[in-house]
Amino acid sequence: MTDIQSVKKKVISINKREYIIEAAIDLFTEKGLEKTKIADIVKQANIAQGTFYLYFPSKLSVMPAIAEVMVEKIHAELINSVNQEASFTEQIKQIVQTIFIFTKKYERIQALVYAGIASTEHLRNWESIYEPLYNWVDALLRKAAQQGSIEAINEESAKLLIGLIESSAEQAYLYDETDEKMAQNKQEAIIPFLLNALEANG
Amino acid sequence: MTDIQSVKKKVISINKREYIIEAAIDLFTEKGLEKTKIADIVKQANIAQGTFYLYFPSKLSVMPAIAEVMVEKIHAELINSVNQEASFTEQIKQIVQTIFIFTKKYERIQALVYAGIASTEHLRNWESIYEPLYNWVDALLRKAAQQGSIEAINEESAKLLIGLIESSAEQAYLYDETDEKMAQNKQEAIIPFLLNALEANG
Amino acid sequence: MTDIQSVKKKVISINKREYIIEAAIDLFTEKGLEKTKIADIVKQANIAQGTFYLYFPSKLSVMPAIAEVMVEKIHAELINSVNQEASFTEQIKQIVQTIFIFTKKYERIQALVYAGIASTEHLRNWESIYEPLYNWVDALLRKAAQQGSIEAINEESAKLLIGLIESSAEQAYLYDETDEKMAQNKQEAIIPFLLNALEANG
Amino acid sequence: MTDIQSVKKKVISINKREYIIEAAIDLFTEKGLEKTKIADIVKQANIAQGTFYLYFPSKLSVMPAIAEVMVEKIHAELINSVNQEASFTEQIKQIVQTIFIFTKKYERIQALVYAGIASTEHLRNWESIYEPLYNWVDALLRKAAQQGSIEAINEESAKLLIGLIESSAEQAYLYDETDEKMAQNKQEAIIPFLLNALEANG
DNA sequence: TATGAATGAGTATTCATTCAT
DNA sequence: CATGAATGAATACTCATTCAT
Repeated sequence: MTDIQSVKKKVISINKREYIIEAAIDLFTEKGLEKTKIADIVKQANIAQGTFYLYFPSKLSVMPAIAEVMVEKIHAELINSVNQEASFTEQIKQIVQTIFIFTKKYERIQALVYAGIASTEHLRNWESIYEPLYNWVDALLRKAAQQGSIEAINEESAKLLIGLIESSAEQAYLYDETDEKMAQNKQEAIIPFLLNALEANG
Repeated sequence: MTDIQSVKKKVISINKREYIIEAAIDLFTEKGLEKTKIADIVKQANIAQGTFYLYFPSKLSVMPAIAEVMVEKIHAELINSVNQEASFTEQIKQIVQTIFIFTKKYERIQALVYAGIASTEHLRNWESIYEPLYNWVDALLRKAAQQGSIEAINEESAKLLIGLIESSAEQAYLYDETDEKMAQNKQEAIIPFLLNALEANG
Repeated sequence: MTDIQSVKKKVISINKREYIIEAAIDLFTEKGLEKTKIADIVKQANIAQGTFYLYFPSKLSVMPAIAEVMVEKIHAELINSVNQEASFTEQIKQIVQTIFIFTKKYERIQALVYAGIASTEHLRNWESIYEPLYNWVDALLRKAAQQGSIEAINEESAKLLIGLIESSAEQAYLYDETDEKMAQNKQEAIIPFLLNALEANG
Repeated sequence: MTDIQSVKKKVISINKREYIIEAAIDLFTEKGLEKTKIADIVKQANIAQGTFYLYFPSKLSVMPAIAEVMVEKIHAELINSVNQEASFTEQIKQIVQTIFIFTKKYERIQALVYAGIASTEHLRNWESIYEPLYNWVDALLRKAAQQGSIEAINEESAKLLIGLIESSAEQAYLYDETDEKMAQNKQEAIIPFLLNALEANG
């Protein structure tokens, strides 16, 4: 086999893997974990039943890949939405808004990832998947601390911040009746709560 | 049928339902959702296979009932652990500790409830299940505000508080490698974060 | 127990039995034999699950009762529709029409009775159920033979006549696409076929 | 995949489907519809449990396929038993006898086909299944009419003829006590009835 | 008679996984 | 690498029947 063919094949394969992940995200979101069959996934991914097993050993083993993709997505959105030159308060607002929008868009996936985790012993490496996101927020906070915009920072701060916003967004979109005005209220309530928590200065 | 007989019957039925829920909590906790068979549940609940279906239409449909029970449990634990006479700071510590302990104890179930919820349309009334818990915290905060222990309170505060602590506890026990020292760190990190957020005084 | 009470009870019971039969006819017709559960029948009949077994030992054992009712119905319709004073040719027309209308009205029941028979060893006494109907037709034919309207009569003639008409009506309503004009054609085709078969004279 | 391979695969699949149908006919005949389990069918067909569902979605859905096969069988038997050179009267006798023998042989299946059909919406195309049989009889009648053996023919005649004989045979074997002498009587009664109906000439 | 909750044996059906092509 | 028909163990679920009230 020539190198070019080899490369082409590799490319094709990567696509298949991605198709599977995308299909799984769609279907898990739509029908839930339990009710999504491998048969559904391969159908949606437009591949053969057996091909699935060339990429993943089981249905749940797709979960870490999904988690990775989700974190990448939100990370990218944050990088894109948060203005590094803006004031810290402004940045927090942007983060909150971005996470709310994201949570709304991918509604159930978040909880589904929990589900996947709960159903398997597979992954405790969850935190390592979240790592880049935490690092990004951590850097943001450290910079703000250096500039005197906030006081108290430690290695948990970033995680608390993310956790707080996500949990509020989930309440807004997953469980409540979710009228948009209420979601807005929740967003607005978080900001001062967070700024206080971080002892932000004007 | 006499009234007494009628009452007795009703009682028996309620018991059966509760037996099922308790059995499901036990088994889901122990073996996970997937590996728990209806056969296991009815055996543990000491009822016939068919009887299960008189109370629940499927395995997943037990989830909302479990969620309710879980909230009742944590509510009870909080009432039991939080000293109404203690200082606000002390109370927050007690709340955090209680939630961490609870999350550790019911590790798996917690995430399974998410799973169950996420896998079904069963409940958007999740918030109504959480209601009593929120109300309890809300009352606590209002009292503290009246006494001048904290400043900023609104109707979201209780939810943010619970959400923050739960999300941190979940990170500690569901995703991380979970050595107990790290969990301790997380608990300690939350306290000042929270107290600041609420603008607690001294 | 007084006589009056006894009578009243008896009346009530007869009603229940009839409710069951009527419910079974409805449901068998609507959903088929296999898919109709005893639970469905008792629900439709507005009686308790256990009560069914006071009247019938099994689902299929309702079949003979249904058959009986159906034969009574068609018998009554024939008595009502056939003019004893009319010419024989006219009478045949009336019989054919009545059976077609009846088959249309009770569409699938006919075939369902077959089904019931096929699924059980219960009843070979089918013929005895049909007996009054056959006798009625037989008498009609004998009278016509006496009057010289037809020639050949034997003890099978009535059965052949009924069987022929029913089979044609079933073709019309059970299996074909069943436009009414075609059904009309079938009816018209039978008359001369039958009259010839019986060697009817003008 | 080469053409030959493709063909082979197709052949294998068709065989499996046919094995299922044959097994179902055998078992339904032997044990009845209710008592025949899918497990029995797959065992007899020598395939795996799951394979059944690749070809049929349920037990009842085999019925139309069985009906088709049954019509093919009776058609084949008629072609085989009726002497094209014999007199029309002789041919009618052969037809009657063949149908009686066939009905006796497949006693149960006959009614089961009704049952299957009646229990489902599967086929209104029953007539199209019967089509080849009707055509064959129709051709026979037309030839007889051309030769002057009978008078009245129209497009319903074949259906009436088949319906009449079948209904009589069913009476003989499905419902009556079925002693063979009585069955013989019924056969003999049909012949002149039919010949008259068709205005057969000596 | 009438009830209807409880039963649990019995079975249809599912679906992850394999493997010959 | 890719396929998808075939597999069959595993299980959810059904439903006729019972029986204490």
